[in-house]
Amino acid sequence: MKLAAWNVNSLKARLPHLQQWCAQAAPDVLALQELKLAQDQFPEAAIEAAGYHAVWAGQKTYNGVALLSRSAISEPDFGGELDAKEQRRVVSGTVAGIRVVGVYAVNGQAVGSEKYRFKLDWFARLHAYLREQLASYPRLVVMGDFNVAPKDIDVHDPQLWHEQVLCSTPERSALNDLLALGLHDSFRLLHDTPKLFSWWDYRELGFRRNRGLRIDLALVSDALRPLVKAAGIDKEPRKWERPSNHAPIWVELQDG
DNA sequence: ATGGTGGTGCGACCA
Repeated sequence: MKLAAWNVNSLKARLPHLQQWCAQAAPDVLALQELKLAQDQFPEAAIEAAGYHAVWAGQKTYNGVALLSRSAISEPDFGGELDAKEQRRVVSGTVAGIRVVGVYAVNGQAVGSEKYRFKLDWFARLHAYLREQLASYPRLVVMGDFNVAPKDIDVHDPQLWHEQVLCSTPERSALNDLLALGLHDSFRLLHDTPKLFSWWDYRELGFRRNRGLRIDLALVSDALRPLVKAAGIDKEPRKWERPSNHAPIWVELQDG
């Protein structure tokens, strides 16, 4: 089973890329972030035509998340407490015996800002939510845009980013608290290569200069860890015309 | 080259 996550930065703007990528990468499950469209604006027919069931939490202009799956999605959930302040950032569902949680973490703007404090608070609530989810569903994947680069190896220039937002110690601690629940960064189970990123700023020729961060992650629970057989980041769509600023990431699990 | 972006939605905010 191939599971993927992609921050599309507007589903309306990126629908052609989504269709193209699904056709060639053929993920069984795909979590989308930053839909940037209202609940009733979701392109349900196009997603269905591409061969996917979907559940989603839409929001006009900002945020918004979806979970797409080749097979049926049961027990959908939208994060409860995490939807405070009406920001739609979490979508969960069960697919073929695996619980999948798609997340779009708060960006945080700048260390010390009001949005940064909200980010840390949001991660604390995500921690509580994932603890509950794990108790009910030991076979769990949490994937999406975490807006945190776990370690310096995930940063193009650690000096430049030192204690900056997306890389600061409190943010990394919040991410480590999630991992301490019994979750594992699937990419790092298999790769220790530096300079492999999932996001590059549109500004300052970020992609061309490979000035990026690895902030999009697929975390697998203890129960699923032995089943991880491959994981990666697909940079191709970032090269297409009018791309998202994020690349899709994926993890492949053995059946069983 | 001392500048270089993009989405939403029409000015300003967000990333």
